[in-house]
Amino acid sequence: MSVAVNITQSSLKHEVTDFKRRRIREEASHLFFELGYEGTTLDAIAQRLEVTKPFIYTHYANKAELLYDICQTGILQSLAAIEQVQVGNDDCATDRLSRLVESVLDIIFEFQNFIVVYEREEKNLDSAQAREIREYRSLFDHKLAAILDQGQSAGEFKIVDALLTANTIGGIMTWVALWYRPEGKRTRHQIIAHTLRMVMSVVGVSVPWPSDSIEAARQ
Amino acid sequence: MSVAVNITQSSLKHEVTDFKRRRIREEASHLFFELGYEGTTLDAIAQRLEVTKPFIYTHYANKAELLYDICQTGILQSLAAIEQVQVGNDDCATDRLSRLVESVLDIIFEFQNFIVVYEREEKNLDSAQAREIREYRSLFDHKLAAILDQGQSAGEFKIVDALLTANTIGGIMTWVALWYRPEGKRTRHQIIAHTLRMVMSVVGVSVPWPSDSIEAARQ
DNA sequence: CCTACCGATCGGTAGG
DNA sequence: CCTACCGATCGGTAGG
Repeated sequence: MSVAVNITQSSLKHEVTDFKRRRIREEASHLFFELGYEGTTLDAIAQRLEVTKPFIYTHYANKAELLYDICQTGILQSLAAIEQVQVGNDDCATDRLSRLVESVLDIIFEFQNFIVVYEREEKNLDSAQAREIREYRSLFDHKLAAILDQGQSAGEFKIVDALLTANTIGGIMTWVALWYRPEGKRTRHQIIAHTLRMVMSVVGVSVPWPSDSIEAARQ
Repeated sequence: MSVAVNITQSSLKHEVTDFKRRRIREEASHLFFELGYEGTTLDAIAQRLEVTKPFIYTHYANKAELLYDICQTGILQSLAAIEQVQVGNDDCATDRLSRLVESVLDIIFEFQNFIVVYEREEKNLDSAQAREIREYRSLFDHKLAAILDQGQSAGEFKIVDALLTANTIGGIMTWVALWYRPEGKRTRHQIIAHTLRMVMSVVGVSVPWPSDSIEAARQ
């Protein structure tokens, strides 16, 4: 579907390059997650890909740029999610917020390695790149605060400080990335339902018990 | 007041040794916080203390033990705080919880470096020490969940899952350590008041606006 | 408690 | 002549 419909020039070559970068980033994120950024050698990343180290240097200028690519992932996905949530003009802030929480938790489960590596290794980014990512995070908080303000104006939410509350909601969701283990006692569904309840409670919305009803109401 | 009243043998020598360890730990936590564990050399720590590297080795067996000492600090302080909160037998769960939040936030502001270093560098601990600290954290969550259960039974709180809610409360508080900067726009007082409000809301207690009244009610 | 020094390993790059 | 890649090795520095 894509070789014929190539918008960019040299499409196949570009796709292959993108694919290679994605694979490098993927394996690097696993090793950075397990061993840390400084504890992971480029040779180790190369070994897992069954290539040589100079191959990595043809796709990334250096180790720090690889880290930057990894650290961007979570916040870029989350910004896309919050923009997706805004499109429905006819629904209420409560629905938007609950859709956002579910989307972000999906991102957290899928890109957990990337998010945790960012939280741990931000100090290894060069300062300009670290600042850029921090600005994206601030942008996310402000967009979320705007949703909270909408809900406040509509009488759906009870909020004292929208920006600090947005920050806390981000923290509640990010916290899941920091402790979740697939082999743990809680299922993803349970964690999503619990997180939804926690987020709703900090904006003053009481979720009926059990929380499944909010999902039923949404769909 | 302490040389005469020495419970342990060779008190002064022991106190001096403790002081030296505390100073090493203090400077190390700053460097680990700024540069990361692997990015910090023992020579750099020694230089800030105006001693030589082998001096550090007379107080810590190796770099990992120094990290272990740092990583223990936050959770040991928090466990002490939660036990302190339990002593008043005559007060309600709401009071206990709000006292706990204020105590833990004091700890977070005082020992921010230690807590952040733990969150980032846990993977550099040897597995037995990492497990020990994780068990302390689990103990904290269970003690907090017990307070939540008390409040639930007394009709003060509305909670679905006490242990997951305790986990979230820990996350809300720890999140402060991960983003707070002294030069930031928010004062510590504002952050404490906001966090108190967030924590109370997840247990189903609505804090009147403004939140100062809960502090007035307590004292 | 210091001076002096080791065994090992890192990120990044040369020539072909 | 290029892009993509490999075998080998560099200078510099880490923990101990």
